[in-house]
Amino acid sequence: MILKHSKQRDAIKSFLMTRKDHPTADVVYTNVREEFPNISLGTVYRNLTLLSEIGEISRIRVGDGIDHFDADISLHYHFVCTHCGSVLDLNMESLSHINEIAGAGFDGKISGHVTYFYGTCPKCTSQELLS
Amino acid sequence: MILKHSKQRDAIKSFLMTRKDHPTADVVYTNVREEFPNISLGTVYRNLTLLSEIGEISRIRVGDGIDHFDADISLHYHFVCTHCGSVLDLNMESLSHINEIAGAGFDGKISGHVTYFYGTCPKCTSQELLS
DNA sequence: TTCCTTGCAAATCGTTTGCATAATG
DNA sequence: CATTATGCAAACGATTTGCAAGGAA
Repeated sequence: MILKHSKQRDAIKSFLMTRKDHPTADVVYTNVREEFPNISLGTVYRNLTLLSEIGEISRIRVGDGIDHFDADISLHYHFVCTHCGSVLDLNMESLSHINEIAGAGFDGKISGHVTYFYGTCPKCTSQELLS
Repeated sequence: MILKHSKQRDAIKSFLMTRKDHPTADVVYTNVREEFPNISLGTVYRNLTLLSEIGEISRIRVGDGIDHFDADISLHYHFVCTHCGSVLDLNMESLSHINEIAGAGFDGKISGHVTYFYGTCPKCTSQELLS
């Protein structure tokens, strides 16, 4: 499968790069439609899937049943606010040591882990103080 | 909301307790139907949701888009085989220290984390050696 | 001209829900 | 009797897919 250039795909990737809040496919669709009014949701999904398969973006699953996408493919962890649902980046060291912890008593091969944290985000925390 | 006893709910919980492989709702449905041929998928879902809300079972999400259920509610981690898709328990220490690592440079409140590991399970690992 | 990509709509799949009826306390 | 639980089927929401037409190499 040889990739051909597509303006829609470029627009999707470009939009994603302007955002650091991990938009869903639907949010991508709504925004890219400003530039390409005829783009279809199917095209958005196809390209988000393709881009994540070739490693240009990453697909994030944080347990809300909706996939989020991130143009930042550097290794980092995410935080999900249980109040407002927002997904934030965490600036923290790698946790690769937990792979060894998990592998210690395990006969198979551990090649990685998926981790995200949850709690109250800074914005919601400050609003709690007021009430 | 006061709970009333139900034979279907008992059967669902009992079935789940006999299994350590984290069945999906559909697997629960198929199996409980042997005892209750008229039980509906809706009832299975309603009870799995209810039981997990009252903390009698836990709902596991491991990124395959299908919910798995576990009657073992003790704190433990899961492993997902990227070859055969099976979900296994890991016998390992708690990773609660990673909450502090994550919270160090973060202004909100971290109340917990979700972690699962992936790789090749013991069964698939031994099959690899043969090929 | 080859064949990848698109737009559109229909289909899929896991899960939830409305409703009338049955079972529980 | 009051209320929760059930079975059934329809509805749902996110995502995928078939197909004919369009666009890139």
